[in-house]
Amino acid sequence: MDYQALADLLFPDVQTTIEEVEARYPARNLPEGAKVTRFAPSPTGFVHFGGMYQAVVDERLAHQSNGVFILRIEDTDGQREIKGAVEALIGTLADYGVSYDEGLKMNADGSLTEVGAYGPYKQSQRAALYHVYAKKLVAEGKAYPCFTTMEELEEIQETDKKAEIKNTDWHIAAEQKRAAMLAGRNFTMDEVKEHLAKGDPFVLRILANGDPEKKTKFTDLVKGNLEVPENDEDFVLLKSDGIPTYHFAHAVDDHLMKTTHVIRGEDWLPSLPKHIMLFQYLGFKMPKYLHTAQILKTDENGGKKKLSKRDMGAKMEDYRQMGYAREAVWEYLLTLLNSNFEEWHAQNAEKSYLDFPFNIKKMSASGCLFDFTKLNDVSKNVLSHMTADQIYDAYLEWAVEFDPDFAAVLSASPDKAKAIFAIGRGGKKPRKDLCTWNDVKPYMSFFFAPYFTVNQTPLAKFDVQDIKAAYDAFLSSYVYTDEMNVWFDKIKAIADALGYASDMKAYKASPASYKGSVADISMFLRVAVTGRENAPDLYTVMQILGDTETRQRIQALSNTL
RNA sequence: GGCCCGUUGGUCAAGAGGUUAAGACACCGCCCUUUCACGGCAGUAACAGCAGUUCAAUUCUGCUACGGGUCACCA
Repeated sequence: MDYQALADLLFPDVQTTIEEVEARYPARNLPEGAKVTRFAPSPTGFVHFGGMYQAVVDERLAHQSNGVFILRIEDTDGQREIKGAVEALIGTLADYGVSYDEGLKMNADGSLTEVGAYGPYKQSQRAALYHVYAKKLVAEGKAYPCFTTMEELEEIQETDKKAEIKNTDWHIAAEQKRAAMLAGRNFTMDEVKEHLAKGDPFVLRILANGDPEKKTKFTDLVKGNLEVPENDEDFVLLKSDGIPTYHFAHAVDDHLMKTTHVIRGEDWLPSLPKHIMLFQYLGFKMPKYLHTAQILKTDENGGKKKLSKRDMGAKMEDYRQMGYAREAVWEYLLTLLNSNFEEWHAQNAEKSYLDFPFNIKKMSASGCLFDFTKLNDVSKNVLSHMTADQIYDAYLEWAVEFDPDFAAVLSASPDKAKAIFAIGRGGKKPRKDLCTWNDVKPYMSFFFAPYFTVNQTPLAKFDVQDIKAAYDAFLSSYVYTDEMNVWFDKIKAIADALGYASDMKAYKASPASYKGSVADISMFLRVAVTGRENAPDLYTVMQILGDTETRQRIQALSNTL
């Protein structure tokens, strides 16, 4: 077989030489140790939590080393592509502050521009590049056309599936499939010409010469030392439409873009033998690999399952739906990413995550369970450390979409809303009432007339006369401008007058000697003013509510008793 | 079924050939407290199993078990 002739036959249009292509993508001029990484999602419409995990690793590794972070769009599967997906993807990255240096960027008007000298950054636009290398492989006898159709393969695959289900004869079906795939290996030039003349579509397959019994050592930066078998599968390089498969695109793109570190999910590990072979065949230097562990969830049966896109929390946009602040998701992500982040953050509360010394060695090799309980804890901490202004802005941004009515109420009185958000905030030990934005309304809606209702249940076990008396006494002694301790002393006085203990220690020592305690009197007031038994500091609540409103609420409840 | 990866408390995890095997979340109890939310203190709880190497192994090696992944003209 004259391979050069075959190559010319298959790729008559390819005139560009390898040298010309290589010249167009020169080595990058980067400082010693700089890493070049890339996030290469396929535009299926959303960013997966696991994808974001990888993107953050990409970003940190590149920018921490003064390297380059590339966004490459893997749109080689036209069938799965979704309109607007690229824009959505870029938007999500921007939302979470993951910045990249090369690739498609969005302009203010929503249009896309390519940035960088190593493009195009969309694989669908790189067809000509792939074909140059494909032709080279054919010319060297390392790849060949295969005219076996998808239908023929699928037929065998059916048998294959049945064998899988019955768990028998697996290898027989597999052998058949292999034979069908390999048929093209033995074609003569005339047979190829014949097919071509008929216009038969073909795929380009690699000619694998590996022996899977032979293992080679391979070092993954996350997984450590691995043993990988040699590849003996004639996998597809170019599909019948001339578009490359992931494998081929990976080799060509990462070579030309000078990627130094490939970060991808561990589900790629089984195809590593293919990639090793490809890089060898093409004479490319292999990048370093980081195969990241999978994020799992607990399934109905208590087992572990891959977090799939149907699961809540799988898509980054889910978090917005659920009302989590971006910063919270961020931080949770970082805790999963590097086991020592939490500790570092606790000690460097004021610093940006950008200052965190991200370390590959601290990445876990084993998959972890997605833990909403932990996310919630992280989220509470994050929100508790934000200022009232920050909370106000972030909440409104969310609420405008998810609770426009309440958003309108808050934005009508920003000062009041901020004062409420400021309760118990700012100190060393801030309140942690808020976990998601959904908690905001139940937490503070009672401040606003349309949402204020009274639950009288807690009052039921007390003497109505005492309650009314407490209200009367409070109303006649309350002075809005009183300091907090003066205010509380007055409440204590009311307690004493009604036979309720003003001193909690005394009350606890002999509860039977009193009708109740100052805690109960406070509760009466709290129910009247907030409508419920539990609320933030009552004094502050009254201060924010104002003299008139406070009195009205107490009087109103008193009247109904 | 073949191949690959993984396995330290319920969860996330640190750790090193010799440790009382960290810490965080969750849980439990106590303290603080006018409620709530914080905060403080203590507690329950782990090296999957079996061999081998070694004076010594949870740490190194092998096997087994279990879990996960993968086996497309999808990425």
